[in-house]
Amino acid sequence: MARPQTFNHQQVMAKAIECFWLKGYSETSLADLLSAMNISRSTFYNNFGDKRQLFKQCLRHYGQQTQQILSMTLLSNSDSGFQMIHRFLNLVLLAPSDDLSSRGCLLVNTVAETARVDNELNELSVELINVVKDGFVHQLKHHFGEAESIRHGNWLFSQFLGWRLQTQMGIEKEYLKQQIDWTLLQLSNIHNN
Amino acid sequence: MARPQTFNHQQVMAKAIECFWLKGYSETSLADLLSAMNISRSTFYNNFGDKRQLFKQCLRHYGQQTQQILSMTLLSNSDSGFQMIHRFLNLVLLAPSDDLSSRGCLLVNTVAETARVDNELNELSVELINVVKDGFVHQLKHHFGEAESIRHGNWLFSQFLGWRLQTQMGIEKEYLKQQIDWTLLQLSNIHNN
DNA sequence: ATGGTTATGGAACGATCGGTTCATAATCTT
DNA sequence: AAGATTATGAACCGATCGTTCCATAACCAT
Repeated sequence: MARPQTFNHQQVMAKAIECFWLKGYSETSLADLLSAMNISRSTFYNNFGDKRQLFKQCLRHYGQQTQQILSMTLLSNSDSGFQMIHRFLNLVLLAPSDDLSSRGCLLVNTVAETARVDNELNELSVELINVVKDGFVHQLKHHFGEAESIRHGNWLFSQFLGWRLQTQMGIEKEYLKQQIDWTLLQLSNIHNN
Repeated sequence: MARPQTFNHQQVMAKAIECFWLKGYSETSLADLLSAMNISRSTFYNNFGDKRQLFKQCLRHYGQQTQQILSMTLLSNSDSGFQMIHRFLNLVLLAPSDDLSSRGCLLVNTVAETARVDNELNELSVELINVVKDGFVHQLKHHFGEAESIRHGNWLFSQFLGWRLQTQMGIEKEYLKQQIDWTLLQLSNIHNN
């Protein structure tokens, strides 16, 4: 019947995510997106609505990827909750290259960018990043009761947000590693007393 | 000789700080600034250079205020370093009204906003917020050696950044208080073992 | 070959942005 | 009253923003 799409929707959206990830929502111009996605202005609006709709799609897609990483590292085997959390933190904070980890987390960045400025995008990004917090809480239930897991999970999540900011401030990887190890050591010490 | 200035430079700049604090640098328009500062366009450019120069002035002024709070709470008397840090955290994170603390910290907000987008403003805000980190390290020297103070100070600073973000995500004050208390408890436990 | 669908490039839109210029009025000192 | 400095408002600038529209070309199935 018709001429088929010549671009890969997934690949093109991955390029868009990279844009938003690098420069944030409002600082990313349409020109930035078009050149990165390598499509024409018309094609953009025909297939992705507009900039705002595309961004929300990107946030959700990125959130799903985060969800998958969580599932992989947190729910895969019979390690202790501490070990699983430790693996997750190493994977997302230490494993990426310096260049990549300096971007931080798209969701955390968006939470900071949209606070008090864009309610809709802020609520969406907060909702999506909270799966990480819930993941922490869930894993800590291997070691603590319900109430304590929530308390310590929230605490760990605060620390996680701080690390996300620190990676953008050029903290040494070695320091970051020490902090992660020490934080989990504190939690396991509490558990053993 | 001449007509005197009808506005108070300090007061007007305080209004500007409030603008930038609420909406960030790039989302604050000149129209926002003018209406908040209650001066004309011409007066603005005659007295404050331009938007960017004004913002840098605001950052430095805000940084000085932070410095003063640090001096007051950290260097005032003969309490332990833990107590002084505890007082500082309570003052800047818990004491302000919900409306005010939801703004977070102008410097932390700016660090997040300008990362990978505006080197100059990012370096300036990083430099200014680091006085808090240095304050932590300095106080911990009451309890630890040089190397350990740096390690634990950096760790506490990461946590501090996370709390700053959390206050913008609507964390309950009660949870935040628990986290602060527990964090300092961990540090003092290390010290006692 | 025809018709339906998609991609493309370019022109143009209205709005907003930060910044400049200028003529005018207000307020001071001497 | 004269001169100096400051405040004001309005007009205007060039640039950029996201968005819409349109005519044209490419590609597919029947």
